[in-house]
Amino acid sequence: MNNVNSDLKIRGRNPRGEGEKLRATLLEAATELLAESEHPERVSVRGIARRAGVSPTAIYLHFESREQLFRAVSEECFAELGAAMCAAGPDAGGEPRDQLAAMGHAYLRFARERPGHYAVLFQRQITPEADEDDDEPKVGMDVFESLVGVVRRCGVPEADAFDLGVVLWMALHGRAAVASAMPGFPFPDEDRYIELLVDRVLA
Amino acid sequence: MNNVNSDLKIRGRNPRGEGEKLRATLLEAATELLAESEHPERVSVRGIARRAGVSPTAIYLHFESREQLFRAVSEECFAELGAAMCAAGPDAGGEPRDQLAAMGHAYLRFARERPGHYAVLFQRQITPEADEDDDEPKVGMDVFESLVGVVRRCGVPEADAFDLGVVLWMALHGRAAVASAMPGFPFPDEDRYIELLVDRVLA
DNA sequence: AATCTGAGTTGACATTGTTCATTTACAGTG
DNA sequence: CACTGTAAATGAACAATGTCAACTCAGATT
Repeated sequence: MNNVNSDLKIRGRNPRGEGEKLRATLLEAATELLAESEHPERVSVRGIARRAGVSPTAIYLHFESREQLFRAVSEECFAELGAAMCAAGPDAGGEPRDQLAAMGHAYLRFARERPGHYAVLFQRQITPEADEDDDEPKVGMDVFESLVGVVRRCGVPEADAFDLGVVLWMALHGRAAVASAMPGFPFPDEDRYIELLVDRVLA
Repeated sequence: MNNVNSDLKIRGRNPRGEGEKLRATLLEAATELLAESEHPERVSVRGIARRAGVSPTAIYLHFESREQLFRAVSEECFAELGAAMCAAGPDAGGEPRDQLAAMGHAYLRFARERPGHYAVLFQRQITPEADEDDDEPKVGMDVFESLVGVVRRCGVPEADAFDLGVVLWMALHGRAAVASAMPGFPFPDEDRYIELLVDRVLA
């Protein structure tokens, strides 16, 4: 069932000044492997290097550690998830309530169709440090903001919008995570789940 | 910060017929280490053996693999979580609505105070196989049942009780998981979160 | 031509999960 | 008591992992 060893790309050294290209190549390789394995902890530094056609240690020219490499992948994935959700919701127009449901579906679909990517999003200590540097918009925060925006447009009291956004998000994440950890759990249908969730949360 | 090597218990071989005792000792050692590290993936078979005062291979007399050992720990933890929730909720009496809130708090407290144990609960593929053997009550299912029971007693339509129980549980798990993965996230206060959650979910 | 430096590699180390062959020590029999 | 079957556990070894320090190698700069 495992790849035998066909996963190495022939690649020469990058010309001067373009060393950063390897960084992108590595991210791509890591992303591919995560997409294939759905078990992030089983994706190895050496496997990524092999896939990228480069020696394992080359990774350490661009990332401090395996963990930081995964963090970088996770940021990319978060951006993608956000894009998918925004495309389904705010950017698609329609009733705010329907936008909310569509965003929920997009979220669960992402988690279902790309479990490896989704899992990497919520490994421990994802937040870079969560300290004072407020300048960087904290990847993933903006898509959350936009969710809260839609909640707001649904007409909930201003004071509750943020907190209800959190509840919504957490209920989505909870379902996605448990669905992947306990495949046998008798979840209600995805449509039903989201309908119920949106209905209840929006008073 | 790491233990130097003071973690080995002197222990002689078990008398005949009582070999099963090591199984318990191993579970205990694993549980302790998980409690200390809060990163399940960094708790090693060899570390557990060292803590139990036994050779690494002895583990394989009682568990098929590291994964199965962890699964066993996870089942114990699930039972404890269930006990904590039931003690706070149904067994404590009072208004069903308050019971629900108390169960929620118990859940979040467990996750907060014992992150290592909580994390091991929701690693991938926890469910033994999720196949036809319906006889075993699927650890963790019973505590979920009791949550649904309380929801039912809150007077929600019979047809919705189960599904709303799921929503509640998922919102709890979502918050617990994200709180641990993204310590910086600006969650609403725990009381506020649960109050909001219970209020909304119970129509 | 000599040097510097960016881009990568080699080889090694300490750990890890796991297997197989082996040893130890207890309990019952002769 | 000595003997033996076997439960309980060990030790050596394997392949794989993350990471580090020292090295190569080619293109740019002087």
